[in-house]
Amino acid sequence: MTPRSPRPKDRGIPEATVARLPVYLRALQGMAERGTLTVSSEDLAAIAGVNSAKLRKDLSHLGSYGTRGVGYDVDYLVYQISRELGLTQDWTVAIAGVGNLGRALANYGGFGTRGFRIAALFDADGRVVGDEVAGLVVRHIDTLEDVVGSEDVSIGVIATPAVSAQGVCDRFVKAGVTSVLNFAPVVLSVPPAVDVRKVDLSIELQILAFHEQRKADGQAPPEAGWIDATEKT
Amino acid sequence: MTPRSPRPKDRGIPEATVARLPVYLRALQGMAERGTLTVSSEDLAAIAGVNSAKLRKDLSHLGSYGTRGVGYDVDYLVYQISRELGLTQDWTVAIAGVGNLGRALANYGGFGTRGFRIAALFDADGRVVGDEVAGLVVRHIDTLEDVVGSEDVSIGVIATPAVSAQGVCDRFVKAGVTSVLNFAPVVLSVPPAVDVRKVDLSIELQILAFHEQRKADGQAPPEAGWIDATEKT
DNA sequence: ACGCCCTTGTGAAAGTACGCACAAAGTAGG
DNA sequence: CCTACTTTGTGCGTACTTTCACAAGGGCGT
Repeated sequence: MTPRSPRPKDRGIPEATVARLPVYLRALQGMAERGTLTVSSEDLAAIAGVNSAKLRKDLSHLGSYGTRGVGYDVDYLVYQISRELGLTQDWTVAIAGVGNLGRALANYGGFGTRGFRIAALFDADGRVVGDEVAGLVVRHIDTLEDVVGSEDVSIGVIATPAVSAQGVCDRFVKAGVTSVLNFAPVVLSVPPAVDVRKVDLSIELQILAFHEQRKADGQAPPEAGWIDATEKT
Repeated sequence: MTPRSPRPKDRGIPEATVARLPVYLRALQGMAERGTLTVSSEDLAAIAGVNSAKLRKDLSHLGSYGTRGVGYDVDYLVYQISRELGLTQDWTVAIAGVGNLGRALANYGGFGTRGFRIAALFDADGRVVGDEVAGLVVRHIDTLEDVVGSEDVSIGVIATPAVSAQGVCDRFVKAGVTSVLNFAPVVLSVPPAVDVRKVDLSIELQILAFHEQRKADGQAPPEAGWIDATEKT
């Protein structure tokens, strides 16, 4: 029995699957723009750079949206994935730290093909406060609590130097932010109810260096062929 | 028996471990600077935000560098991890695309606490070519092959618009680059001998949105406590 | 209507990763 | 030297992930 939740839906999409849905979504949106109506798991998997069985299993977690013998309806699948990812509603984002990186993020057009609205930019440096970046006036970090509260920000992006990151994070969390995207090279501590994702340039480089060294050591002759980058993430 | 490779070492470090080593390394370097001589797996794990058993198992893949009853020698461990990650030698990096992001990357000081040297910046836009960014003169993308060859670049960073990414990647690869760090929102195709890692802002945001929606739906009361962010990567 | 062919959805197997719990090994104090 | 205490290194059970392989389902031509 174990009556678990109000909804009958299982609601147990594996994390690994969630991480791939955005990739599928992007591929599908590209196809939709080019006027493609349906796509097979084989073709979509090739574009997304994954195994087709994995793709089918991933999609099966959302429901049975394919048609045997035909494939998947592109538009319908775009809608279903968007809905599952929560992109049918808008999320409000605030960015703390308007250095080179913060600027790059603010100007990142579309910001994930809609679904995300940048509500505010914060910085602690008085020389930057008041500047206009990406159509927004940079505010002082001390106004963070006010703005996050009034704008109902749910996602905080941390693009500050490492030393300030935890402090800014704490303020975000206290102000009500429940998801944090961290670009600073530090491990953040947050309450369990808050999600943190980390993007760290130097970690990525170091992982590449590891494999690079491997290749240099006992240079195993690479098997021939040219495969889709199964970008190890 | 199975005499496999020249070196007796097993040389089979799990990918998940490799991805965490840089985190440990950073924590250890911080401790070293602060003068800490030894550290227990418990303490280091807390700082790195992981389970201590996992930390010990990770480190055990490099060898037995701890002392029971005492812990790990900080300096020694820094050295061992650095060596394993291939940071005892310098890797040469080239960045393609000098927009906001490329600039941010070029100026990212230390570039992973040494070990990486930026040899060149490339851009296709004539208005940017010739500018000085982070102490380097931006070169035209058409000189990519020459520079990559003469400077012996092994890691290529792609910070171009999505449409140019695959083309630039192909040129990098043809010129001899064997690792690629891709910031463009596309899946790159490369030969099997080339490693690709992807950093994708909108994917990260979409994953956060998914969890955000979860929380909003059936708002499961979060259990109390304040834990270290086990930053899901 | 029928049967062929194509593609999905999924059971089961294989491969990874995680974390507990404890024996082994070392330190320190008497 | 012996005992008490600390911390590593790892065996083992569990959970998650990936991949294979194929039965079931659905369209399309005749």
